[in-house]
Amino acid sequence: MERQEALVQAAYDLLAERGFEGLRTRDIAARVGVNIATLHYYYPTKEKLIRGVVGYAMERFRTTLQPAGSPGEQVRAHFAGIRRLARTEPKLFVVMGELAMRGRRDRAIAAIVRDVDNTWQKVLSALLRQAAKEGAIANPAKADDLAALIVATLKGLFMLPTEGRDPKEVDRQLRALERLIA
Amino acid sequence: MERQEALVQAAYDLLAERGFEGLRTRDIAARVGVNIATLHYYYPTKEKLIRGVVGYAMERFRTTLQPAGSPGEQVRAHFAGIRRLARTEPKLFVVMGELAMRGRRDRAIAAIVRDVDNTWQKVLSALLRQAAKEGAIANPAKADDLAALIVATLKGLFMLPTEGRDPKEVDRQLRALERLIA
DNA sequence: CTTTCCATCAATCAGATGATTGAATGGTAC
DNA sequence: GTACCATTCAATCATCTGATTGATGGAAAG
Repeated sequence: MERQEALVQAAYDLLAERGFEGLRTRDIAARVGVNIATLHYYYPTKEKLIRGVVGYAMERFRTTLQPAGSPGEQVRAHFAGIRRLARTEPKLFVVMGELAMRGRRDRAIAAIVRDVDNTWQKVLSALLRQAAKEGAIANPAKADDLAALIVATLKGLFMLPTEGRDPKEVDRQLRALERLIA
Repeated sequence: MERQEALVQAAYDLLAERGFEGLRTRDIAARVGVNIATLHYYYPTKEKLIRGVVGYAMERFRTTLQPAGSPGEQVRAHFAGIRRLARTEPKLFVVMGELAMRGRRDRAIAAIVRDVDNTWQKVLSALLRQAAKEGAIANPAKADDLAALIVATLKGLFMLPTEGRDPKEVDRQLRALERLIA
């Protein structure tokens, strides 16, 4: 793997493990097996490297938003997709949580997070409208608000820590959500 | 105000402003107008001071969970209470978000956060059952799961950043939530 | 008045941390 | 072979950061 990618990947992993609070350039370089000066050769500042991580994480998440499956099942498929992603790439949600929190104090990151949020919400809103048209769910008076609500719920379920909890609980809660919508 | 309280209060404020990432003992002492050694006189370590902040924040939140209002309106009143709290004490939700994230790497904090979560969830679950009994809402098949879902939603709405967003959006989403439940 | 204890401060320490410097290494063009 | 460029490293810097030390002033106790 290219140095540049390897550094972003290592920073991504360490961010998931220790949060921004415990993210150290030395540790990132060490994980790649490289001198700190080499890290600074590719990324002049820690800040620039973090931007790289943001891009990597957001791109990764955005590509999973694309709807798939038979039309009437797409809402359900969307939930299933998120649940699967949480299982196969738990780091991604940890990093997204960290980025969301950091967005409070970093305008640039806030803008990126907001953008991904909006995309997510719009995708979901379109899915809801389509599902309603096909009678799969009740016609939501305000699909946009409902979609935003669902996004907030999924963020609460996956981006905030649930360690020490039975994973089946999350499953049950997701089913409760699907029941509410239908 | 007593030194000890003043230190916890300052740490709480600074935690809300800068997050764990930017929390410095020097700044805390300076905000109280006191020498660092004085801070360490009352709290031997930064960790101990943080425990103080955790207790302060959680107590503050727990006291707002107590149900109030006429029986059939309590669920709605609960939402209104949370919304009001978010308006009058935005710091509290920022701090709770920080604590939730830190809980991922700090077992002691994780246990406390989980405990408050469970309390919240149980209060809400009882309210839902009671509201159903009075016919105010449809009988929820699984009140516990529904309550946990609602808690996750409220956390997603209030503990994760929404800066740069129209506050009316949150209002609309809360109404959408009430509509779903009823 | 002297002793004792509490609270506070200035000064300082040791280790961590982001960043820089100058030299070595190896490959490519001429 | 020599000049040039990209890449990497060991060593070092300046600053930050949590924590400690020894001294000082004042109130309470005897």
